[in-house]
Amino acid sequence: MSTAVDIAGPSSPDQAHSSAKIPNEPLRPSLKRSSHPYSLSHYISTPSPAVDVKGLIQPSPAQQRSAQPGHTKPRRAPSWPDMWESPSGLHLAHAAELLMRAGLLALTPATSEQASLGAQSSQPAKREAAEAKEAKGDGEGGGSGPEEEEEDSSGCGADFQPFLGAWFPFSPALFPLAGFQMGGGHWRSAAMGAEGIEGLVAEGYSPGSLGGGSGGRRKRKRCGECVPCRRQTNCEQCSSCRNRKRGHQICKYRKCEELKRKPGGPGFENRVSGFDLRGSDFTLGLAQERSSGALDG
DNA sequence: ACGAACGTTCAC
DNA sequence: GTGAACGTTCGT
Repeated sequence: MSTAVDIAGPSSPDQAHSSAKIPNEPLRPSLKRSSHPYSLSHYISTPSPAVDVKGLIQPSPAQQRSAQPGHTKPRRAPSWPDMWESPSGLHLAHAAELLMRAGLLALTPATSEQASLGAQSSQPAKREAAEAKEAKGDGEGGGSGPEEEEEDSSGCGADFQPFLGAWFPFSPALFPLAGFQMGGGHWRSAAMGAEGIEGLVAEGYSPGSLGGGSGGRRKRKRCGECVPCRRQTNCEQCSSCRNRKRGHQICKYRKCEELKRKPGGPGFENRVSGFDLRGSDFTLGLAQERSSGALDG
C-alpha cells in the first residue's frame, strides 16, 4: 500500500539481533512452496490507517510490568511491529488466529471453488475432520454448526465480539495479517488452504509423529501456519528467549499453537486451556458440520 | 558436529 | 498448574 511505513525490516537493535538468528521464513519447506499470496513482511508493511487498533491490544500496565524482567533493559516506544513483538501481540495473534479459523469454517460457504480445492485436499481434510470427530468423541456427540456457535457465545464468541466490532471496520490490514483473503464476497483463509491442511497431515501429523510410532517420543513439527509460527522474530524477552542456552525452548510467542496441544488420545483438545480450547472446539464443531455436509446445503 | 527446538521431569 | 532445566531428536 502506498502509506506503508517501512517497518518490515529490523527497526531496532534487538530486532536486528533476533532476525539475524531466526530464518526470515516459515520453518516448513512446504511453506516455501505455498501459494500464500503475502509474506509476513507484506502484512506488516501495509498497515491500515486504523492504527487505532493498537489501543485495543495495548497491554495493561500490569501486563507491561509482568512482561518486563526485573533488571530490564529500557524499552523502546511501541511501534507497529510491537503488536507482534511484544507479549501483548500474542493477544492479537490469538485473536487473529481465531479470525482465521472462523473465516475458514464459518464464513466460507461451500462453493465450486471449494469443490476444486477439495479435489486436492478433501482427503486430508476429511480425515482431519473425522479425527476431530473421533477426538471430540462421545462427550459432545452431535453439535451442529449454529448450535455450536450459540454454545460458544459464552466462550470464544463472547470474548471475541468486541474484537470483531472493533477490527472489522477499522483494520482491513489485519485480515491479510491473519492470512485472510477476500474474494467473491466471502472470506477464506489462505493460511489454512489446501496446502495447509495437507501439510499438517503430510509433514507434522503423521501417525508416527503423533506418538503412535516407535517409542511415542517422536518430535512433532511446527505447523508453520499458525500465527506464532508465522512470527519471524524472537521476542528476546520471554523466559525461553532469555534462557535459550539452558532452556532449549523456542520463544514463547513463536511456540506453535499445535504443539501447545497435547498430542494423541481422544479428547486431547479438551486438555487445552481456555482460549485455545474454545477456538478448537469451535473449529472442530464446524469442521464436523462441514464434513457431514450440513453447511454445504 | 552443531544448533534449534520438542518432550519430559522436577521444583515451586 | 506453571515455569525452568535437561535429555533427546532432528535438520543442516
